Amino acid sequence: MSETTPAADTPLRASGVRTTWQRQAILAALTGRTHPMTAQAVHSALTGAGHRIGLSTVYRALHRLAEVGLLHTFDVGGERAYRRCPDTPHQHLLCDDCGLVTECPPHLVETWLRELRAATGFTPHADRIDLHGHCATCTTTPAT
Amino acid sequence: MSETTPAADTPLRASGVRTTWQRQAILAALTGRTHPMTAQAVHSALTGAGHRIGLSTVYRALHRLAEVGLLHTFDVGGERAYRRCPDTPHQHLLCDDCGLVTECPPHLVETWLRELRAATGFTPHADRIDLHGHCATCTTTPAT
DNA sequence: TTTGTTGCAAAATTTTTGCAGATAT
DNA sequence: ATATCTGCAAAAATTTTGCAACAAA
Repeated sequence: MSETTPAADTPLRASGVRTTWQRQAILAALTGRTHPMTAQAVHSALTGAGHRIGLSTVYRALHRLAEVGLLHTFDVGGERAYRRCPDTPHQHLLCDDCGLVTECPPHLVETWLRELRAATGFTPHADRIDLHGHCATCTTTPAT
Repeated sequence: MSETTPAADTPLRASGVRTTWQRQAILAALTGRTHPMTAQAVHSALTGAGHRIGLSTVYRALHRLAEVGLLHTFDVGGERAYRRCPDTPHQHLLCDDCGLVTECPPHLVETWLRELRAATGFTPHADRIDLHGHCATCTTTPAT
């Protein structure tokens, strides 16, 4: 099984949490996905795929994985949703139409954040910046 | 009672919702406050102040007031919180330490948003931008 | 071994909903 | 007069927790 998901194991070990198939499965389900998923969504995705996993395990695992920085959390319609994000600092561009989350190239932001800090005294987490709007697709294609 | 909260009536009428003392009280409780409040917090604030109001009324009113643009919603530790924001477009600076929400002067952002749009195709809602970080106070004063 | 995790079911929270009566326009 | 809103209580939905068995280190 080390051939099929070679990458899902490494980040777990590197983060100092125990490697369980449940966490690997959760991470795998989230990896490569652009839209964040709620705990319930992850759970049904896994059980639907034939995995036997408890709902509370999903809740706890997501919580833990977010804690160690492997996942980022989002507010999607009042529910907490999770997404596997790049390990480098970045900004989130949230599409309010389709829920797509993309990243903003950091170099575009750095200068601005410096100005912002100088002007307001507010120290931004370069990593926790969420911009709501409409993604390129939804901007050109009038949404449903 | 019409003397004490003269301003809370106007925005309600202007927004096309019915003016009830409950909504006025909710709006008044939120007005001038920098930290967003959850439905439960608003409810206890009101009942604590001697008002008799149902919890579901608070939920429904907050929902409605946010719908018509009188309130903005935030995700505070997984719960939905509301805040009375300026009626002009602005950005939110969220302090992860103390929960303070301040606004970012729009002129600081406009140029950057234009660049961002050109570079990514993403059209930001100038009004729905949340920057997490630490406010000026918490930056200088090491938080608890 | 020893410590961290899982699963299940129960509990705690938060939020929504039905409906009769009250209220704003 | 009439469409909207409130209050109450019940229901729904989401998330957390206790604890014994289990698995990773």
